[in-house]
Amino acid sequence: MNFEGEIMIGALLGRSSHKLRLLMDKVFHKNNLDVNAEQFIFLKYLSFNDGANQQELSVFLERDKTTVARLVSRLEGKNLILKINSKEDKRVNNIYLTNYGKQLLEGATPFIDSVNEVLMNSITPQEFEVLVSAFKKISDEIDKYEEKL
Amino acid sequence: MNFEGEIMIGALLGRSSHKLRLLMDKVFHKNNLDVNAEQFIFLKYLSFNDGANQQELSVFLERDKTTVARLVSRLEGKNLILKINSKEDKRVNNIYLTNYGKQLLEGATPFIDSVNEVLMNSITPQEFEVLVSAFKKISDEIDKYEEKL
DNA sequence: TCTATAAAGATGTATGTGCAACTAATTTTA
DNA sequence: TAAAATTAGTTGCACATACATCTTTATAGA
Repeated sequence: MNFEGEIMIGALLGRSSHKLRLLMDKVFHKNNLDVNAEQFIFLKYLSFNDGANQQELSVFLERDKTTVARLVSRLEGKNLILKINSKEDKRVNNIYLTNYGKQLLEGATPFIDSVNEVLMNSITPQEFEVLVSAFKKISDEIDKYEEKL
Repeated sequence: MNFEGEIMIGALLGRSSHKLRLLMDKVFHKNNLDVNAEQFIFLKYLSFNDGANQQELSVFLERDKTTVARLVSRLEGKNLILKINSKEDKRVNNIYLTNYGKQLLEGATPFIDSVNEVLMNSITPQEFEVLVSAFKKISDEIDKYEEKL
């Protein structure tokens, strides 16, 4: 957003992020993959951390635990994951990929890798370095601001 | 997201963007401003383009026209805007800020300016330049990718 | 050990979001 | 000018999202 010459950094961030999410959703849809961006990232994380609980997923995905709980319900309903109540701590649910989930992930991953590769190739390594460090600074600044509230 | 050393640019974008939106929402909430980030940006745009129609808002906000239609309904319900069917083209609704809407915007703007200022001060002007140009490249690349689908 | 606190999830409610399909109105074109 | 195509907006539907609040279970402290 640019009002009276002033550029709002949040608008820049929001737009690119939103556009990319839509692109991912479209890529999945066009290739008949019954999954969306959020679900893909969720499953992808699980593939590296099978058995993670909802709390861990909430922290990783940076989403409220209620959002995760509902995502779990939907993915469970699609038979992509299994939710198993822990024997050690009955409060905890451990989440596991089903074979079907693994299969879907395998099919979907190349498309997302392709998108990521194209984006990475659109900027220079130097620009990427700046992006990463700037994102970190901005993120830290948001955390600090939040603490002061 | 960082899986096996590979950094996904989309995850970087998504996280910062999401965090910032949450921060804005919290800032509004803590200051008893009955508005959220989306609504604020909508109203802010209107303040510079009073009488804009939903199509224009949809393009500017980069949101589906259904999203805009529902946002209009909610803001109208809160008496922040007026929706007036155009006499020239009966398909069109022109959207106007009410006095109450202007008032709310005036109260909320300083808080968002403050957030924006803090973020801008957290990175150097050079970094900001790189951010802007990299966002542009990424955004263009997404458009190109979408065309190929 | 009992109680107070904390932690993990689930539920109610409200908003944001997009796609598909629809209606109504306008414009283009044959 | 009448039919076809386009445009603006709405509605049905599904999913994403968070906050407040609640229940259940576990842990810490008196």
